Amino acid sequence: MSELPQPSTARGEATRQKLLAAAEEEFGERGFHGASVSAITRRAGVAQGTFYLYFPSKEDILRELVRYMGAQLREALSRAGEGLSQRLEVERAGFHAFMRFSLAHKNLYRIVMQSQFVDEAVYREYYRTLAGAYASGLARAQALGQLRGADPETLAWSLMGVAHFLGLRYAIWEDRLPPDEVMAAAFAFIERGLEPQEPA
Amino acid sequence: MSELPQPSTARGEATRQKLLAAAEEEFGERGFHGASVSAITRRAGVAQGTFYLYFPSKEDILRELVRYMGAQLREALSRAGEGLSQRLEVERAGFHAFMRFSLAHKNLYRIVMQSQFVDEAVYREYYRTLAGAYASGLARAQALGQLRGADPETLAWSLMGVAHFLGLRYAIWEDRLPPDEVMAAAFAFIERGLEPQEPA
Amino acid sequence: MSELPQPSTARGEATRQKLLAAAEEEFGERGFHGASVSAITRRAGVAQGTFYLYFPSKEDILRELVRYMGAQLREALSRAGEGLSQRLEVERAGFHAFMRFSLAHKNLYRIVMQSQFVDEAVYREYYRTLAGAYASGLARAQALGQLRGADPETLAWSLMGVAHFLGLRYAIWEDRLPPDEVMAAAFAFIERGLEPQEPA
Amino acid sequence: MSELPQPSTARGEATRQKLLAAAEEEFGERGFHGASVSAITRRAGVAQGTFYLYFPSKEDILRELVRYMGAQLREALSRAGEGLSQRLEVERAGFHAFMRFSLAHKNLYRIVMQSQFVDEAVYREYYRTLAGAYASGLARAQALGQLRGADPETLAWSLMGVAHFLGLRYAIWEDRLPPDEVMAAAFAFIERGLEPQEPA
DNA sequence: CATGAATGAGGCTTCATTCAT
DNA sequence: GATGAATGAAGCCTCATTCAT
Repeated sequence: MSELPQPSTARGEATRQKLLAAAEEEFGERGFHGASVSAITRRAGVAQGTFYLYFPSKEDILRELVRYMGAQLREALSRAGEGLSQRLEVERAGFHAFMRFSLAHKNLYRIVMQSQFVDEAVYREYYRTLAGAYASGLARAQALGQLRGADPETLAWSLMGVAHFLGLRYAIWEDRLPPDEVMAAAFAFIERGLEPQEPA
Repeated sequence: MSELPQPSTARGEATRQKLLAAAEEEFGERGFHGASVSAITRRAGVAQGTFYLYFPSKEDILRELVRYMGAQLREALSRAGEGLSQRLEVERAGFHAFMRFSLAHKNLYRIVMQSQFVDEAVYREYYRTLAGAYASGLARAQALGQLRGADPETLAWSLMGVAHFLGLRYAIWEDRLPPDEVMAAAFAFIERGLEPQEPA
Repeated sequence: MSELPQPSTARGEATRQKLLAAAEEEFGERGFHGASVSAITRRAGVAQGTFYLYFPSKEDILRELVRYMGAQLREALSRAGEGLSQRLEVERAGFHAFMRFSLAHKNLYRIVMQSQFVDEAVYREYYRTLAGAYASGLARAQALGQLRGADPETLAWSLMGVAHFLGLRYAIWEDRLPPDEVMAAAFAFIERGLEPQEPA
Repeated sequence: MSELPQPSTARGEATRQKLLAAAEEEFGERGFHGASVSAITRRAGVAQGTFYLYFPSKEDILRELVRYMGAQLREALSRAGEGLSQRLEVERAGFHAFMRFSLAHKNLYRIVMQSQFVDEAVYREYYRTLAGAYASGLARAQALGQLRGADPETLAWSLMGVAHFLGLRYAIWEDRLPPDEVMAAAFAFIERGLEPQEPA
């Protein structure tokens, strides 16, 4: 959809990846405004001008990173739920996967947060896409009678909120997975909120 | 605790307030980095130098605003729960109050989000303080048997997460209160998650 | 018509003048693109940022200079014709004044030429205004029977062309007034072209 | 005389021509500084590096274009006068030819103007050569008694000025030939200025 | 003959902050 | 208490040119 300059050679593609990796670290450590394009290229080991061979602007590389992270997260979550037939088990697995993901991608997490003030559209897109996928999973489970019949959109946003705040508090701030008791307490809360009136 | 210059006259206090109000709007509309001190002073109707008579730096006025918003929000929430004896009613009232507050203070909401990348300490302090107050309210209710006996800290963060995301989605992005069905669905979820096993 | 930042103090006005003078020299010597804002401010003896207190951009100071030169030239020309009752005498005086002006303002001459590629509108405005004033002078003289009855607009542009090229050739390129023979030859040509069929 | 690399193959010559044509358009549309080498090569449909196979620098291609235009114009003018025995008729034909040429080569016109600020030498050479050819034509006619006996150099520059300004005003700015009345008025002026005292 | 990735200097502009009045 | 001119560092981006393939 976007018209980013596209390298045509393998060497170009490698440079592009180095830039993306360098930007992820710089943005993560110093924030979007604190990171300079020159620091990014220095870290990537290329000249300043090279940056603009691959990205039209500093904002564009951020957007790219946000989209990339969204795709990664959705993939991690869907992988976590593979082969599970009970939705509550999918939820539990998803929560754990989310925490591991947050811990492993603290930089990208911060990048998503930052995008809010750089290009609100990608930020919204990030959450909307996530919520959409989430809600449709919930709706399917409701159809099977595995969950209570509440509005799946609302449930999706609520659950994202819970996961987000717990991830922030532990993975991002304290650099560790939430302790087991926390996960247990949170999940008990969620489970009760989701399960059908008459347990299956 | 604060090292800020304190105006001694009423005129000074008025100028200070004008600056705070102007900063709130500029930060809210353009973001911390997008807002310039000169735009703030222009909006406040004072000269550029005047800014530094009241705030040591641009970051400081942000911190002040974040603290101010935290206090306002906590007050709004505590007022919303006054006179209610059942905790679930307090929760419900708190949720509604939070949504109204978010809608009425969109700028301040954004300012809090921004503070994350300017001075992470105030940002954490904001949520820690809120969570602390929230958790102790929940703990009191648990002691009275009005809620399930789960870790109140974890519940507090989870509930903040739900409220935050719903507020973001509706109040901040769509500039309106969440529709009644959404509030109902969310609250049903919460209520089930919180209520004691054997209803009191 | 334009919204240039306006200094409110005498000190500010002085700085603005220093910048204008420095820009005139830099543009004249190195051309618009060869001149850097930093060279201008260095020459003016102020910091780089000061430039933008007075001019929104490098292009704006060029525009200002072009307009200034237009006004100066028109004034010089009108002064040269003061008190002369015969139009051909006015023409002769104007031609000499133009040459002296070009010689004295070589920088500004080049600036006008440059403006063509920076903001064609000011450039056109410069010549249109000049031509308009010139043509109305010619028309008045025609009404008095002092000149032939040809389209004054066309005559004005033609005469500007003659003056311009002679000014370029001598004043700008050779840094001197055109030799007397040249002025005489040129003026004989013009005179014959302008004078009424039956001499008054 | 020229130090430019000379292509030896037909394919090379074709590439060179594509570059020249592309540069003409880019310089004409965006100006010398606004046009980038990469835009030129893009328009020519070749890789960036290819440019430097044919031209040592961006300035060189401009010079080439200026010289080319000079030759074209002189040729157009001389062709216009072919077979005419009266100099005033040659002049008239030349004026019309000049206007047609300007209209058909607006880009090249602008390129010549630009060269003034890139390499003044070619620019002067352009006009000196033109003026030289022009003056010698006038001198020949004077020897035949077809024109007044004024300094032919001066007449040449004056006439170039008239043509230039009328061309600028109509062909370049308004993208059309000067209206007939304008041509008539201008030519009447010129004719009177040139013709011998006692018509031959 | 041609490619296109890479370079790195350099330019314009913004902006938080200082300071003389 | 207030002003507003001045500062100068720093950032984003462009572009002519080079070079390995």
